[in-house]
This record gives sequence, structure tokens and C-alpha cells, in this order.
Amino acid sequence: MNDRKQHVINTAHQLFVEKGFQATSIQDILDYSSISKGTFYNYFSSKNELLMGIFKEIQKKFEQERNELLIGKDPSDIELFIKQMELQVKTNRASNLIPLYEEVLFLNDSELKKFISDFQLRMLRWVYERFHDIFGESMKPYLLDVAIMFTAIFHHNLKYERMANSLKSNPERVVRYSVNRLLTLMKNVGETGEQLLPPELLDDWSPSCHKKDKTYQEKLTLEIMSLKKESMNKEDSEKYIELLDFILEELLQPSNKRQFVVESALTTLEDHFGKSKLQHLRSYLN
Amino acid sequence: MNDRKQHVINTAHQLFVEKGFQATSIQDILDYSSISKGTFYNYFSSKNELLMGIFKEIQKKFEQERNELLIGKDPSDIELFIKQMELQVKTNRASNLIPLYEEVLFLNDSELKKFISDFQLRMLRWVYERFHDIFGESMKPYLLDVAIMFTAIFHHNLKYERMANSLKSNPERVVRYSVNRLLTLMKNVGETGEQLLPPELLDDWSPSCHKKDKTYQEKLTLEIMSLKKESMNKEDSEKYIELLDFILEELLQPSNKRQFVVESALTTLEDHFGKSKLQHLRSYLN
DNA sequence: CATATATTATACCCTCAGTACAAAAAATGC
DNA sequence: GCATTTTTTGTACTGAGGGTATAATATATG
Repeated sequence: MNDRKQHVINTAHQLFVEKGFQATSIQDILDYSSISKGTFYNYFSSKNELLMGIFKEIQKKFEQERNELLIGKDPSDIELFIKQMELQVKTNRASNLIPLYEEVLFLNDSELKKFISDFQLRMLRWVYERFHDIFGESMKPYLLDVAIMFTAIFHHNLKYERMANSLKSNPERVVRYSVNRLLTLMKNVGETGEQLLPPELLDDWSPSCHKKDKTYQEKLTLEIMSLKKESMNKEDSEKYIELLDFILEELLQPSNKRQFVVESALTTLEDHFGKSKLQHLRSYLN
Repeated sequence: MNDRKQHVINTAHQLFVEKGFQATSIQDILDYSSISKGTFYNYFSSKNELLMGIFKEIQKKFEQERNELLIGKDPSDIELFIKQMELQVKTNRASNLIPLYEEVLFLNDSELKKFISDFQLRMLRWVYERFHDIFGESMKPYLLDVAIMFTAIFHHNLKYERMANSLKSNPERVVRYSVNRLLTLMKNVGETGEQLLPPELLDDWSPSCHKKDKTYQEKLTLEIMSLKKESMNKEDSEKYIELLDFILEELLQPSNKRQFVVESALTTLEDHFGKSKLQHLRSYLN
């Protein structure tokens, strides 16, 4: 990535954190990073896309660091989980993500919303998997419930502890306290056998499972059909129709192993149709 | 209140719930309630004020109903608390408040934000008080912690259970499940003696405590002073200065018993200065 | 019937996201 | 060093949305 572009991303991130996403105008970003509007829209197709870029960057780095903590260690050791939670707090504090996440959920941009809620579900799934490592197969029926409750407790405790101690806030203490509650809850639901939600739900919710979603299928098929219509009677129409059919087929498959082939097909199509017309279709790839 | 005005409020509420606050334009409201822009701004000074009006209306009704459930009953009976939680779910579902609340928290309108976070704190305080009724004085050191965690668990469980069962959602089950977890947590913190946050914090946070806040005092005094300046050398200036002084004195007092007298004084002033100029001052009353 | 109040239509102002495009600047290839 | 391509810039524009101003009209009220 361009140095200049990276600089814009950094500036924008800082502004979003300080003032909030909506309160930061594009003009602000332009002023602070000393570029022109034309250049901005050359880099990013919209303000929303820029935000998504920022999110993706941080998430990637965070998930990598988080998973690196596990390398060569015993995943059932709860101290490791605690370390990972501490890393999460650190990342969130450093880049002040949480308020930004929450803000975006009400932004009337379905793509952005989907992106965020997918991320939250991925986080939940990750907690679930880690609980599986720690508490074992026997607790499986309760792992989703406890993952949901732990996440809730953890975030709320962080919020109020920060409210109480602002500058002297001690996140490590909150992590420890929340994990102790988690242990209590896990023991309790194991004993009473109460289940609120079966863990299989995670599969229905997971992003990769949009493929099972009817509306997803319908929308995707319609999108492809309209693009096919457009390329009819044009030069090389067969070529583009083949590409479109391939993408449709791949995306409807339960397991999408050929992500990169789809990606390249999409790029070819973008060269033909123009990026804007492929925007919708691209959003189906994640 | 005017029939017409009430109709606008109802229409707007419906639109906000369906489309979200930001996604609903004033033009939408005008179209759906068949009034002109002029009339709208005759009723409400802004779109935000309208939203606040809607919130106030629902909150008032809800808190009244919730407290009526206690009349003549034993407040330490946890079944009563469960009934109250069920009422809360019902109210929130019916008027779809929660998403609206969350949206507003990112709206760059400090008045509205304060209003919502005050409400959330009032809810937290209420849960705390009810826990005090139910679990007794001996558990006091842990009541705030558990109130925070219960609220978190409850909301998250509701959210995910609704996500899982959408139409067949069973909120009563969620209430019951969450209260069972609450009992576990309470027992556990009582035994281990772990405390995250001392309950005295509630006093620092409670809205009635803005009086102790320095910036609150300063702003209020400045506001009053500028209004006094404006009424100088005008007709009946003494009268208005007296009213302003009275309001200042009352609002700076730790316990404000004469809420209605202040209210009436404010109304008199509004007739004199015009509503818009007193908007700020009015926001100090809550 | 006259006066006060509420309502309407219309024409504004401002901010902000996003587009269009020609001119200028910078990078690239030979 | 020069020609071509790509990037960047400036400027002007569109359209949506919140909010204001006001003169004309309709509706109450005494």
C-alpha cells in the first residue's frame, strides 16, 4: 500500500477515535492529511469504505497477535485465556475500537453493519472454541450460553470500572474478576444442566454460513443474473458469463476453498463492468 | 397535549422504530403525519427534541407500571422482581426502545446523550435497590457488581435468544434463566468476598449528583447570569431576576424538593424569553 | 364580525457526502 | 531529455437533509 494512502488511514483513524465517525467530516480528513478530495476518492470509494479498511487492518493484526499467544502452549490453561483477554483490552484501548464499533451498528449502511456483526460473531465463536479447549467436550451444551454471558459481563465490567476509575483504571483486575465469575457460571450450569441456547446455533450464525440463508441465495442469484443480462450481446459476452456463472457456483457452495480464484474472476469483471457495478457482488465475499 | 401533536409523536415513533432515528428524515415524518414543516417546528424545536419527548413518554409510563407491581406486595420476593423484568421486556419489545437507545448514544448531541445515559444509570440504580430489597443489607458490598453483571447478562441473553428464535422467542424463559445465574453469582461473590466496584459509586454517578459536579455548577451559573443580563433594563426586570435567582438556588441545592415550583418559574420565564432561550436551562432539570 | 392563534406553502441557508472534469504535477518508459 | 501515462489538485457542482423566515391562509375564540 501507498505511503500516502497509509498516512490518510492513520489520520482518519485518529480523527474517528477522537471525534467519532459521524462527527468527522471528509473535509476534516482532507485538512489533517493534506490531500485533495479527488485523491481521497481515488483511494477510497466512500467514507464507509475507509472505515472498513481501518477495521480490517486492526482486526487482522489483533487476531494474529492473539493466536500467537497460543503457539507452543497448552490451550486448556486458563491463564493463557486471561492473557488473550488482556491483549484484547489493550488493543481496544489503544485504538479505541469499541465506541467506534457500536457507533457503526446504527449507521444505515447494511454492508458496514454486516461487517461489524460478523466480527462480533467471530469473536463469540472464538470465545466458544477457547472454552471448549479449557472446559472440555463434556461442557459443550453450555459453552455457547457461557460464552455469551462472559462476553456480556466482561464488556460491562470494563465499561463501569473505567467509568469509576477513569485514569487509574485497572483492566487486569477486571479480567481476573470476570474470569472468576465465568468459572462460577460454568460450574453452576454444569450442575443444574440448564441450557438457554444450543451451541449448534453458532453454525447458523457464522458468516460463512450465509450460504444457507435463503435471502442471501436469492439476492446473489439476482445480482449475477442482472450482470449477465448486461453483458449479453456485448463483446466477449461468453467470457463474462462464464466468469459470473463460476462465481455464483463457488459462492453457493458450502465450503469455499477457491477464494482466490473467485477474487481474480471478480477483478477481471471489475475491469469490464467498472468497480461500482461490482460493489454489491464483492460484498458477498468475506 | 394536542391531538394533532400526539398523532405526530405516534407517527414519528413508529417511523423511528421501523427505520431508525437517523434514517428517518423530517420529510418522512411530515409526509406520514400530513403536516407542514412549519407546524412541526411549532410543536418541536428539533428532531432531537421530538425523540426525547417520545423517550420521556414511554419511560414515565414504564416506570409507573413497574413500580405499581410492588404495591402491597413483599419487595423481597424475587418472583416480583421477575415480573418486573418481564414487564421491561414487554415495554421494550412493544416500542422497540433498545436499538433506539443505543443509536442515540452516538448522535453527537450531548443533551440527548446525557439523557440516555442518565436513564441507564437510573435503571442500574433501580436494579441495585431491588437487589437490596431481595438480598438484604449483608450483601451490600456486592450489589453494584451483581447489578452490573445481571443487566449485562440479561440484555445479551435477550439479544441472542431473539436472534436464535426470532418469532418464537420466549422472553420469560430468558428472564428465568438470567435470574438463576444472578442467584449463582450473588452466592459466589458473597462467599469469596470479591468486590470489583463499591456501591457508593452509584451516588457519584446518579443524575441528581450532577449538582456536585463543578462544570455543572459553572455552566448553570453562567447560563443564569447571561439570562439575567438580558433581562436587565427591560420591563419587570426585577421579577425575572428574582425568578432566575430562585431557580439557581434551588438547582444548586443537594436535594431539590421543590421541583414543581422551579418548573413553574421556568414556564414563566419561557413566556418572557421565548422557549428557545430557556432550552439549555431546562435541560438542567431532570 | 374582529382578533388572535395555528397552519401552510414557499423560498431560503447551511453542512456534508459524493461526482465531474480540466489543469497541473509527478512518475514512467524509451 | 522528452513523450506518455498516471496521480493529484482545484473548482464547481448535485442532492439530501436539518433548520429558519415569512407572508398568506385557515381555524378558533370572544
